[in-house]
Amino acid sequence: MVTVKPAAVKPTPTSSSVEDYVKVIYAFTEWQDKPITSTQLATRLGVANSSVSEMVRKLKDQGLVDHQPYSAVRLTAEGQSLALSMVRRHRLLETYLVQELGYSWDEVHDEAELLEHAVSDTFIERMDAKLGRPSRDPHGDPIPAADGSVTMPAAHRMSQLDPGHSGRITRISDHDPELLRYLDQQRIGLDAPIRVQGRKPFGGALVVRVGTGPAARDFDLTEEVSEALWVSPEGTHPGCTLTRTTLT
Amino acid sequence: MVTVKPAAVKPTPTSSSVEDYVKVIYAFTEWQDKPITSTQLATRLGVANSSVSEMVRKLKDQGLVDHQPYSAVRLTAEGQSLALSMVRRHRLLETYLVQELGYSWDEVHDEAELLEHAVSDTFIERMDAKLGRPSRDPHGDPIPAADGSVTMPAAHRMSQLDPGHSGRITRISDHDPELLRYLDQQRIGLDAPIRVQGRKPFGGALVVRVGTGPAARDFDLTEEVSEALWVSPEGTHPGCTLTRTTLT
DNA sequence: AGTAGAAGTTAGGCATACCGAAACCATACT
DNA sequence: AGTATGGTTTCGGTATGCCTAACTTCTACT
Repeated sequence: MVTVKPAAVKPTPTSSSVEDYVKVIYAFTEWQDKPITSTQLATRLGVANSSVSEMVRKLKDQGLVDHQPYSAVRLTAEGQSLALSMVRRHRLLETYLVQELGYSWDEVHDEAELLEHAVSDTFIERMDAKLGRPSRDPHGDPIPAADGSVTMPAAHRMSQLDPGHSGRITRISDHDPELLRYLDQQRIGLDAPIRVQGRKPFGGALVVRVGTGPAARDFDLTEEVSEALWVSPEGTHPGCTLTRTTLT
Repeated sequence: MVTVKPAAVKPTPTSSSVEDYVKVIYAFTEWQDKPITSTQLATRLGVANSSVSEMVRKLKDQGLVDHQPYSAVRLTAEGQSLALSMVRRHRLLETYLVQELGYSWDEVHDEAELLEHAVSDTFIERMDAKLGRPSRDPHGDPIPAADGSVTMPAAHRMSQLDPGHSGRITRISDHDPELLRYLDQQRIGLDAPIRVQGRKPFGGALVVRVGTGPAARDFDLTEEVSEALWVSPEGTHPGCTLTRTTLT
């Protein structure tokens, strides 16, 4: 009798550059499904266009992306799976730094960016266990499970909300530490109840009320700020609705 | 009035290879003061001799080592300082992994090896604080302070002890995880009281008694094991005597 | 002192990942 | 349809850090 081994889980050693490319491609698609272009990739990675062309060719050779010359870049299932594991690493690390080492949420991004390439799977697993298998990070971003499944909260960019809409802040972009410090100061945090009051004329600030009852406060938010905040309608809360699973 | 700025603390970005070379050079000298040769360096780093020649030239250009062709390699004060900061990182990480993430002492070395190049100074500082500024790691190796000062325990290799000597185990080489698991199994750990009973003839095993009173147990230790264990005479214990400070 | 073999260095190459400049393609506008 | 414009790729080149193979220097033994 012949026993068939499960297809060897090819542990292709991926360089940290490859990991970064794949992660950025994924991140671009996470909240709306448009493939990313070379130039956008180059901008986000801070490299020259030519470097992207070259690297994309390598990624394609490794089966991580689909790409036709002069068109946008898309992750394959394999690429998606690698990306999800990097996102998982990043977000678990951010959560860990905040909860266990007293980092503030504006400090964690860069540190996690470096660590995610260095830690072992064992480290990730121990961290995950110690944190109690959290489902979202300090900025509200969902943490993919070890099997690659993600639960996306049903959220909309605050900047796209019509006056009258209300809900809770479920996600805050972590790309600008400045902004995070500002929000901290104003005590605008994750899960804060929020309601869009109106919009100042001529593309002006978005007026929102944070909190309820007597503790409510009104803010004029610039486009930059309201772009960075995501709101879920009351009730659907901590993260439900869409569950998307990616095969490995 | 002119204010003189302190000489800018040149934050030369050192690559992880440079860090590894410097660390290995330092480690070789830590317990006895002989400079390391190219071939020894190559062996410990797992690279070809030619790679070492090349890299040593670069290290010399950067002022991290002194080196004359065909002779041994020595750290400069600057190199020593970099090495100490890497050793500090490594040992703090090992301690952290054991105490906070439940690693066993045979698992930590490789993980720390990777992390030490990735974590920030901030991370190190937070870890150090959380651990209560420990002075030695899980294997008994002294952890250099942030200012580069190290307190070396007055210890001798067990393999070089004469029968009749007694003391406590203060350091256990962490280079062989196998060996660490063996010692764990035999419940031979850090700070265990120990006494050399004798030596089997013809370069045979070293016979030692671990523990005292009724709990004492005798072991035959091979050269390999007794080489890896360091013993301090009773009394001088956890780490005192030699304090060596290196200027930054 | 002479020389063999070990130890160390130099020379030429490879892989990764980046760059700027030049060539190329696609689209959108007249 | 014809072309300008901008996005994309290709082409040489750079820097690191590693390799093997060939060569040089040192050392220790006869």
